[in-house]
Amino acid sequence: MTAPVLSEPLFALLTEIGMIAHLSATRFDRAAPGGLTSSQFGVLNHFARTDKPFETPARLAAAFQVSKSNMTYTVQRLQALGYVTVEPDPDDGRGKRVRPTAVGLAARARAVEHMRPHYERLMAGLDLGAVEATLPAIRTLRLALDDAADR
Amino acid sequence: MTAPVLSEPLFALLTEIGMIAHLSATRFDRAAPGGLTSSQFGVLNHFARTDKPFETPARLAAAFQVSKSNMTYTVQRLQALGYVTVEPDPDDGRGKRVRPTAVGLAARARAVEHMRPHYERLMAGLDLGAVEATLPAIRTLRLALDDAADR
DNA sequence: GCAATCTAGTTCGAGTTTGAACTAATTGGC
DNA sequence: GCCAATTAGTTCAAACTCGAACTAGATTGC
Repeated sequence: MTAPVLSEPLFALLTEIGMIAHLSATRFDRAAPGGLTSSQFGVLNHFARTDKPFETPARLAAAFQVSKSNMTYTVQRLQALGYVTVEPDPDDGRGKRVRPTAVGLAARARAVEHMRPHYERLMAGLDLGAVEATLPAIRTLRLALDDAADR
Repeated sequence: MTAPVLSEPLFALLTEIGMIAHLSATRFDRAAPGGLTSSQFGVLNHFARTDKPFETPARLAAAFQVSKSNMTYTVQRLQALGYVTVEPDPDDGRGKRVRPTAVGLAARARAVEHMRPHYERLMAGLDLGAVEATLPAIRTLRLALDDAADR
């Protein structure tokens, strides 16, 4: 019988994607040195990639598509670790400014180095060209989801 | 300045994938009717697709790449909802057999119908061919992760 | 046939994430 | 100017997930 199905390829893709995200997040969290979770790494990595001096929690939440309460939690943990500083935004009494510390960026760099062999082992069994080729379509899918129903 | 990075395309892909999984899971959980989470749906859907009469929790955990304790929890919730039955495995005193109920399969069908418009809206902005084209590479990536470090 | 090892499933504690409700500050319309 | 509506951030309880430790049953090697 194999009951009614949602658009097969899309559904299959989302299923695979769910597993990959789950696997890679748990692998990261397990392998990460000195307690840096994938969420925390994400924030530090954002600063390292963009070279922006600071971000507001709201912008970070939007960038990572997580809830504000989640970002409050993540920022608090990063702050407790000494990996970011948090100051009030001088231009907006409601806002805050999250700024990475040198220690935080160093922790991120360590995490990158720590992850490198895992990534390389992963890449070894993979066709880099094929991975790259999927990127545009995957990005399109993400963007479609982004505004499929605003949070 | 844009510190050392892990294999860029793979990392970028995993980042996108993380967001997509997150978005589609939260969208599902929010839109799902009568409390059926994405994990619970996954299990019921597995039965609907495969037509297997039963599965053991261990096989389900392996199929979805989640921990055994997670599957214990999910199965218990499904059981509480009356969507599956659980019996001891007559062939193996340690094992159990999880079996979907008619009510459970009906709930899955309702969830599918409930999701359909969302999927269709999503598909509207997407190139189906491009989505399909990514599937093999994504599957390869998932398989590579599967045995990158056994759980 | 028995001891060592392995496998299935549960329980537990801790961590992460969400949405809802809230406070405080800003912005827009008139 | 001022009131309504929006936005930034926090707090809270509830849900989900993990890994570690455990029990109980099965398998393997000798």
